[in-house]
Amino acid sequence: MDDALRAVADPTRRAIMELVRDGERSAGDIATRFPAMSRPAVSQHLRVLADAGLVDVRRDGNRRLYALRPEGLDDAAGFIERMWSAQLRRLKGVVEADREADASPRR
Amino acid sequence: MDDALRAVADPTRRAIMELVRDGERSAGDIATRFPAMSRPAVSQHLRVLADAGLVDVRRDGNRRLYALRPEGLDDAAGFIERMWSAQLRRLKGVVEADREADASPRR
DNA sequence: AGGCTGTGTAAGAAGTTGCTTACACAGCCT
DNA sequence: AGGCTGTGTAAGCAACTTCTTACACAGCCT
Repeated sequence: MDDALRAVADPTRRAIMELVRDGERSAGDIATRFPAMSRPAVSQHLRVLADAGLVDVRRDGNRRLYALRPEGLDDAAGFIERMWSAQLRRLKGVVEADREADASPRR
Repeated sequence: MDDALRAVADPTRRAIMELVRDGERSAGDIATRFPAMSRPAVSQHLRVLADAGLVDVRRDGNRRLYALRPEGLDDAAGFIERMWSAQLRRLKGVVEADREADASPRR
């Protein structure tokens, strides 16, 4: 989880993920979408994403094709869900207390 | 989103979030759970979390009580969901193509 | 008032990240 | 074979993080 969350913390990397979200893209193609940044910088981001398991890489002759690998986000999603779960439990408790309050004191 | 994701990228901060997940805790109480780290370090993490909107702070006399604020994770959750959505669309396409393949060529 | 308790802030050191330029090198094409 | 194309890696630098210690200061208690 740690690697994935650290990887996703960077806005450029998130942008790359959005780019390869709906299909493979070559490294060069991706790099051209970041005209403000050098190509090696993008390449390094791609490596971080691959190491974190957030993208898949495939060699195709000369090129390397990257594609999103959303399962890499599972642990992160689990964390977020865990954070919500307690809140929901509490909310549920409030609702039930409220229901009781509605039901009983009416005498 | 950026602040929240950056904040969550740190394992100590995630641990703090888990700590305050099911109820308020004072800064000092939280700090004692990290014996390997100085109290100011924890205080700084708490500030990052508060700035990112991931925890609520409330003063109670001397102390400050922190509680989880899971809505702070909404944008992050949205991002993860967005990453999955394309994959699911694709999967859906596959399933439908498969169903057609099952239905038609049978003559 | 004066001292303790609880907590944040300041300053600075050490490590990490994110970039850049320069280089390496595999694969395609003629 | 030789050159172009596509891409990763190395080295180094500036900026940012994450600690630590030292300090500040409000609120409680006697």
